[in-house]
Amino acid sequence: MNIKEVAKKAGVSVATVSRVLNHPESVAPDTKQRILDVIEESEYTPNWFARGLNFNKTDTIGLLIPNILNPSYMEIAKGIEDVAHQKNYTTFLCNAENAVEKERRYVDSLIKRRIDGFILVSSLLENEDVEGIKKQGIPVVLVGENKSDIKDVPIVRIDCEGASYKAVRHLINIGYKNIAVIYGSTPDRENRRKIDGYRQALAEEGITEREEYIQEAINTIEGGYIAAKRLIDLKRRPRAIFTSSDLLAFGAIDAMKDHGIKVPEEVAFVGFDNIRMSNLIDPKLTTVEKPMHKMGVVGARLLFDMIDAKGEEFTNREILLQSKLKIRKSCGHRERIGEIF
Amino acid sequence: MNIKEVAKKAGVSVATVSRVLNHPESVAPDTKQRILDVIEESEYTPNWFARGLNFNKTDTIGLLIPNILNPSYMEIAKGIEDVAHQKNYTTFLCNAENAVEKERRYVDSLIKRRIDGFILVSSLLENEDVEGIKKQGIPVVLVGENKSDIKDVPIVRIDCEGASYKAVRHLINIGYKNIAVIYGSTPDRENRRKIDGYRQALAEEGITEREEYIQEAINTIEGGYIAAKRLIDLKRRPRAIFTSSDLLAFGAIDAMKDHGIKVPEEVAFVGFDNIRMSNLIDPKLTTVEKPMHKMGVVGARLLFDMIDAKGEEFTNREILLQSKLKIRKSCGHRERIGEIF
DNA sequence: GATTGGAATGTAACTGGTTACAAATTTTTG
DNA sequence: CAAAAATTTGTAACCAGTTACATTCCAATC
Repeated sequence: MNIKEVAKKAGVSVATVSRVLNHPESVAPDTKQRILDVIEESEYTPNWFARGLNFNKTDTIGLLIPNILNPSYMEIAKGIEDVAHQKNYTTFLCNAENAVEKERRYVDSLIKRRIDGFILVSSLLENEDVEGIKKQGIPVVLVGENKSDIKDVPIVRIDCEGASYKAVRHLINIGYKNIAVIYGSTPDRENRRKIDGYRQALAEEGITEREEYIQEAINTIEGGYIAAKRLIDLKRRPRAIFTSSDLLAFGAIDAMKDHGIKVPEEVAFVGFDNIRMSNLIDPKLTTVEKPMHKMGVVGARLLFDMIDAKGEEFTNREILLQSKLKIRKSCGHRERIGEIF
Repeated sequence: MNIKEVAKKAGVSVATVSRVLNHPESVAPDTKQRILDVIEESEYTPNWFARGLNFNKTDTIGLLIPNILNPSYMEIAKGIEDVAHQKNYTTFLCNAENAVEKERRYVDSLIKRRIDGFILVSSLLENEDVEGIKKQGIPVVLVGENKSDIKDVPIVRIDCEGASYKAVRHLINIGYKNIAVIYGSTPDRENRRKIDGYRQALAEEGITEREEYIQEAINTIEGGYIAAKRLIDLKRRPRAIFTSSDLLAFGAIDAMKDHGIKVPEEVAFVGFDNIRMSNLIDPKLTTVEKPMHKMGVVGARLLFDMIDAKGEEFTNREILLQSKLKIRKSCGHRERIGEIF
């Protein structure tokens, strides 16, 4: 069933049918009704390709996510989708599986499909990859920290440095001094910022940092477990551990339990992410609550501004979102400042 | 940059350029090379719409998921995507948010976009909705239990009844008798099957079931917490609880802890799903491990068989996948049969 | 009654490709 | 060397819409 058949059935030309669909005000009321009846009856849907060929627009945006099994990322996705849905756009959600090659493959595939805009979440892409997208005239927004330095593209991200500073500062405030950090190895920038925040908090108190207290780990539960074991084996064991993710904290806490070390009595913990489970493990985890959904919403709004405004300039925008420290049991309650652990 | 410009630059007709892209063997080697060079240099990508207009094929499948924040569903999605990727297809992942209207909206949107096939995961759609998809000539596969009885559509699902039977059977085997069940309220069929499995196991041992031991709950951690409180308040408190999801178990275990009831010493638990966290909470949760990824893979393979075979008949196929019981600490170790709790 | 203007509709060019068929060129064969 | 066959390339119709421009029709104005 195509427009010609509809036109024939209604006894009009294809132009009139097309007009009913695109500029209904320019068609006489009775003609319009007759055509709408035929359309209804014959269940006609305009061919997507023919339409696209004329408008060169898909009402679709592409969304690259590092890992769809990670609910934190999916919260961003949901924020983006909420906005897209409102705007009557559809979202192409792609699972990059933390692999640049997969990201590149998806980017090519999405450009081919003529999507109207790109949102890259915590991307591993290089500057030149993103250049390639922009050269096609497709607006791009970065959400979350990305691996490389990407020029002239707006970005929405969390103030990780500030959040880490606040987290470690909290540990210091309640009396801890020997504070270690376990940080995930990708993407680098984000973790560097977290370490910076950690260092800044220590430095501010004149606490000299110890290299063996700064442990890199694969960002998984297992990674946290392994890194924690290294900390356990130290002569001078830390009394508090800040981890760059909740997953790492879970693994690390698990390691403590396996070695008979009590949390938070012997080692305090502060995580990062506030994933659902952090409120359910024993002890409940003090952690940084990130505004993931909001990040998606803000990123999507920015993208649609770019799509609507066409040629206009948003390139150097950088939006920093603040996060809150969610205080629970894992960091103990030792409020007496001055007592040194 | 379109095919005409490429043709002009290479000094050939558009037909030859098109052939280089679609039937390269039919073009003379040196002409082909010249054209490929021009394509490379000018970064030409064939227009997706024009191409689609001819082939009427998008190499895209649509995937409806009830909730993208639930990693179990995302494992199915990943299984599907793995297969699709291999086949050089792209996947449209849609988040239905457990709402029929949203599902319907996505179905319309995807049909409009001329996707080549549909996979509905735990769908809420009615039979007539699916009829509508089939009438458009688009192959459909159901993955996981769906709400209504949908006729003449192949389905891949887990043998929930068998799995629940095995789970409760295990509790009975290690000596429990007062066994309650907390089940989530959607989608109904799946939970009915789980209850059936539970009942079957009890009946087989001649244990009379008590209505107050069968608790419905919203399938969330909070829902489990609330349902567990109802069980705690009973005169005759159950000694073991089987939950239709791990989330429910987490909430229920949390409730126990809050009321000073020890798990598994006073109440044993068996969950369902084996989500990542079930191995990390205290005590580690005994649970049913579902082959989610496999379900996706099998469903996708089935869909591609249908796409490739076109008119052929797969309609009445029903594939049942078996799951395993993952035994951990939450159900205790009381092996002496005969000791009645 | 002729002229003008506006609304409704139709004709045909255009979007950017694919491909059947025709034509030109090259290679093989008698 | 011509004829036949095979290879390579071009012409133009086609996919299913949109829309600029042309045309028709009818009422309002002079």
